[in-house]
Amino acid sequence: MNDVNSLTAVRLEKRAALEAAGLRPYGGAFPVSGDVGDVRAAFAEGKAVSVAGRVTARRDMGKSHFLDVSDHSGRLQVYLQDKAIGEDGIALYDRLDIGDFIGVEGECFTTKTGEPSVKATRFVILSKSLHPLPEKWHGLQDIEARHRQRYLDLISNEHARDIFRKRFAIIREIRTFFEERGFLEVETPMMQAVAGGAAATPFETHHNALGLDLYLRIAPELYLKRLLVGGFTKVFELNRNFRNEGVSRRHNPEFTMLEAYWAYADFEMMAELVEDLVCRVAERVCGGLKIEHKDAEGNVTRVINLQRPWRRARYGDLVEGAEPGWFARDASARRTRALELGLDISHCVEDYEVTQHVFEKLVEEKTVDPCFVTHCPKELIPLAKTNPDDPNALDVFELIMNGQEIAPGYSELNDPVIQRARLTEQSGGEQHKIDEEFLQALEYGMPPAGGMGMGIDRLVMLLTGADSIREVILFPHLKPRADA
RNA sequence: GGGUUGGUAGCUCAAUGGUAGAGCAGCGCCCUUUUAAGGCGUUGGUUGUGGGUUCGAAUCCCACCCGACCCA
Repeated sequence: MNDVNSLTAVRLEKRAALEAAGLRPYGGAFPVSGDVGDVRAAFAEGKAVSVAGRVTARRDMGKSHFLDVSDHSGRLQVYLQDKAIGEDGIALYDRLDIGDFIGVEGECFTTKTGEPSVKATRFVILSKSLHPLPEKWHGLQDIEARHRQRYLDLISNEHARDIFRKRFAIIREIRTFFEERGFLEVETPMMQAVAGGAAATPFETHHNALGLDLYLRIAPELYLKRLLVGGFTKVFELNRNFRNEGVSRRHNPEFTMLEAYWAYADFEMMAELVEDLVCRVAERVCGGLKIEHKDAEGNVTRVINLQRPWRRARYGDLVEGAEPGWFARDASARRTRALELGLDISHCVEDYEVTQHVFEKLVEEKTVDPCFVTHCPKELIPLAKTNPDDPNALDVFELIMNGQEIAPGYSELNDPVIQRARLTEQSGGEQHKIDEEFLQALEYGMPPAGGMGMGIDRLVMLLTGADSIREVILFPHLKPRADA
């Protein structure tokens, strides 16, 4: 312990005093009637209960004492009377601090102010806290501390608890949804010899015994398709991907991705599936299809309407709608116009990249309600089928909403000859970036299939109104502190 | 990576070049139904780190560390 200040020193002394008095400061098993919220919900005057939790407030009135005992599920008041808890109880109470875990046995009663309480007949300490908790009224405000010490955030900020409860409820609903439709949840390698399935910089690692460089996966796609080759018809994977890129409000190096593949389906069936999925999750977890985002003062800043049917629009029409005459210009006129619009296209080399920039800034970022964008340019996506009627377009959708890309879906490319040509083109001559074993699998024959992916962190942001990905990841990546 | 901005007591925040403060928490005392309980008293600081300017720096300048926002 490198930050023994006077507050910690006082608590260490109390810890030692409890031990000296034979009161084990770190306790043992303590059977409870339920979590604090359960006990509160099942409150009945005079009922005997047993409850445990962290002391989050204390109010002394001479020889009677009120404690708030809390856990994730809520808060319950405990009433201690010196004459009822005995000498051991008084000795313990004198050395009790806010932050300690205690266990209480007693009976339910209501105070004259109407507060449901437990009048203790016995109380014990279960864990001595050596640090003071964040301030009781304002909670923990410092964003850096909230992320580095998430446990303190969870103790003191109900809003943080609520976001993570929703996050894991959303994930549970997604699993239920797919299982009900006959999809098999599978696990495929996180460490891959070739990091395929997306265009992103991977993390590198090394297997000592095999003398083999490996990459953390940037996507599970190429392995899930091998499973379609192997005869599975509906599979999904819901787990972590890793991308060695910058961190931002929307990016964390590790993030949670859903991918699902459905044999004999196509991108339009996948779009229906995504609509079903998101609406179901919203109804079950958020209580409806209108999602309100609020600022710190509680004012509604944005409403996302998930009412079906969701809009479907062609990529080209959306660009043209945002910037009329766009496609009538030639490539150099498009660059000029993009600059006039105030867009920074200095990193855009190809013409389609300039158009994509216009799409992102003028369409995607302004789209709040869900919209399936179809007929996307083929340069953007090497793993999807081209449209049989329009060789320049792909049978894909990009679902955009809340100003972000949330989920792509494809009619998966299953022609091994075309797939090899596309991947070769995309690799820019770097042959080692091509997953030959995936191509070999395709050559055995993969059924036509629809596929989809969804960034779960972004979905959770959308459904909870969080404005940063760090608010929906329990332990987001931060640089280590030298003095920590 | 660039621009803007922030880091002060355990926590929440003041202090714009002139003695570093308040509330909560803590410590001591009073109080047997309180709700941010109350009353009286009181402790607590390497102002992110390191340099510089100045009679004097939390405050101005430079570098670095760690965040936040915007851009890439």
